[in-house]
Amino acid sequence: MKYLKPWWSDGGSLLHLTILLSLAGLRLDLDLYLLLPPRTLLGDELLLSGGPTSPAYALSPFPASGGWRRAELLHPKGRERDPVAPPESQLLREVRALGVPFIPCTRVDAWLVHSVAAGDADGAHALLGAAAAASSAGGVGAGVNGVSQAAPGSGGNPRAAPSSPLAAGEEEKAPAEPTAQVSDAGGHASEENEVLRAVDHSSQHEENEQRASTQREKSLQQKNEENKVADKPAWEAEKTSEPRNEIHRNGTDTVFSLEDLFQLLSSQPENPLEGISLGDSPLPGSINDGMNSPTHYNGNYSQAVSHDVNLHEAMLLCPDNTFRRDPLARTSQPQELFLQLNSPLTNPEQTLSGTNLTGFLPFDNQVRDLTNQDLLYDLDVNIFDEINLMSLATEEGFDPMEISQLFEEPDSDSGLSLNSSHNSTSVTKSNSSHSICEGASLSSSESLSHRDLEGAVGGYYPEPTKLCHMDHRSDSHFHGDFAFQPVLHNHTYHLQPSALESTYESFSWPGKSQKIRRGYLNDTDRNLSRDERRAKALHIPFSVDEIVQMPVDSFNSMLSRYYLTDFQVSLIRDIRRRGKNKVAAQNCRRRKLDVILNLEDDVCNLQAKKETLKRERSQCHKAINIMKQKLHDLYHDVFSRLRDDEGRPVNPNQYALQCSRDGSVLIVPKELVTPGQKKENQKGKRKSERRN
DNA sequence: CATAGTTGTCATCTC
DNA sequence: ACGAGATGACAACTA
Repeated sequence: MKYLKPWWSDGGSLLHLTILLSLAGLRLDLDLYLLLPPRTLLGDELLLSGGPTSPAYALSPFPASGGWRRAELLHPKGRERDPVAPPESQLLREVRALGVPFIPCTRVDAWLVHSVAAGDADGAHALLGAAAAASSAGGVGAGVNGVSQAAPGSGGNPRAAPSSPLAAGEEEKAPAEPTAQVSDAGGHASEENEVLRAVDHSSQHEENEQRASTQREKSLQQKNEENKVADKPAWEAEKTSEPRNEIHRNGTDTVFSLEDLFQLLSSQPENPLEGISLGDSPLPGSINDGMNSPTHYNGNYSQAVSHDVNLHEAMLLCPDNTFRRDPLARTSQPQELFLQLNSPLTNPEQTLSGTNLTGFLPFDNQVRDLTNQDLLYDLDVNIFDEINLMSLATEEGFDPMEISQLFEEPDSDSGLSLNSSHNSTSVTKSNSSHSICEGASLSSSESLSHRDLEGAVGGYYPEPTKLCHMDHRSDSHFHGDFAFQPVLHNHTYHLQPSALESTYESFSWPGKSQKIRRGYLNDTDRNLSRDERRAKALHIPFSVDEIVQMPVDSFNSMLSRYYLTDFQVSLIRDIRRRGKNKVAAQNCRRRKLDVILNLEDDVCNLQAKKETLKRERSQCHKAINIMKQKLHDLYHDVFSRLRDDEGRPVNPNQYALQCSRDGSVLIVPKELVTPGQKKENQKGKRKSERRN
């Protein structure tokens, strides 16, 4: 697993690089935070998110001293956030729910590197280095500047401290905050750590913190000693023989507390970059070691970052751990790579040597919170492309400079539209893409419809990379036209891990059980339909519903209007076809059911009618029988009154009554009555009866 | 575990 | 000829 992505805090001033390492079973989270000038802080709270396996932290400025005084473990599960809601917003809510007093930190100008090793019980947090820089045109606002009680040696104005932050490192390490219980557990903080202790500014608290810090330092040193003798991965063991000038290495076997970091933050002078050096840093021992030695932080963070990225490569691409970086190359490109990673500014001094990072991020107001989990989902695929390029280009002979050049090329043929040269804010180019584009997406949110932003498959926002793909056409286009065009992405998307996963499950397991496939899906994807996952995998910026329900004309125009790969077009058409067919099948079944129901109704109606007819027939039969009986009775009554010439009764068995046409009634022997005559007699009877 | 119902999908047909 | 809809058949899933 690897990712490298900037992360913007709620205030938009916290640039976050998160690099997750997983090498030889050791999982290392390297979180690089860049705290930006005050004006970039839109919010009053500043949070540091932990890595995917590490808890989240909150930074609270110490108003009395003007420095960072607290590193709070917010919640061990702080990263388990609503994947939809802005992660840090939820973090803020958690913080508020916990009642942690957050002090507005609007005067922060510092940057720090926080390396957290986590992932197993032995994981160690490493505080690699930090420095606070002044803001407000190089100065520090009243919120965080001033004498930091944590760094009493820094004097009344830590910003007035030596230009090198290491000068502060020479000073006695500030007493640690006892509330900072974040590091020594390797991210596995105890439950009691979930509840943050409120910021305590009392001197008694300071003393307690100092004592706790001292004890912790001792324990850390002891632990580091143990770690040194412990078995290490081959890559790490090999590095152990190298000069200990690499953040990541330090991060793996060093335990630091965040409060140490904040002590450092509070005590560091203006230019953190100058002071921060990891070269020959005895970080494994304690941050104090590094602080006490001006040379301990002579390295640079960029190196650390690049190193971590390289480690990713080593892990992902060289599982046998045969991948080794050239330490010389590693050390020979100190801050250049940092520039490449952290800013494409053409003027390195503007970003590094200058203490004021204001303007470092022109889109500082265009922020979007991303958690590390988001990184897993939303990681700019360019990162992987870049890293893949790195790996392809380097193999055994990894050259960071070459890689950095890859990052530098905005119009690389690698398909990466890094666009870093067009923007002054980026960490890596891919990161810059994310940063800028995310910011742009937010800044353009008013112009963008929700449909565009949220209607996409899987609730994805338009991929920032896509925006940047568009961006490299022209900045004006990016800043201007973007707001008026719902989607101006380059939809030549690349697959990212989740995408690859989804794609794999979508296209490689056509006959597999969905249960099996879903086993590879996360909770979010699990709720998505297959097409939604597919669309998500290919970063198709249209929702499945849109694709399916869109009118034909709109659909065709959409396909022609946007630059889509054949794969995407094919998928979109398949999605539409399947969606249409699904609806058609549903309608068909509905109609079939309707037909069945109608037929059933007809059957019922016919059966009822049949019963009615049966009853009518029965009634008719009864009436007929009654009539017959009456006729029979009348017949015999008539014969009983008839007499022959001799006055004897007439036998009705021998004679029959016959009506003539003139109405007269004759008594005729039955043998003389022909059938025809009988009928005529019957007719005559009727006529006579009518006459009568 | 068996079974029936539901749903999605594909192939094919019809309009 | 082409596309959209309709429908039978099948498989996967679910209760």
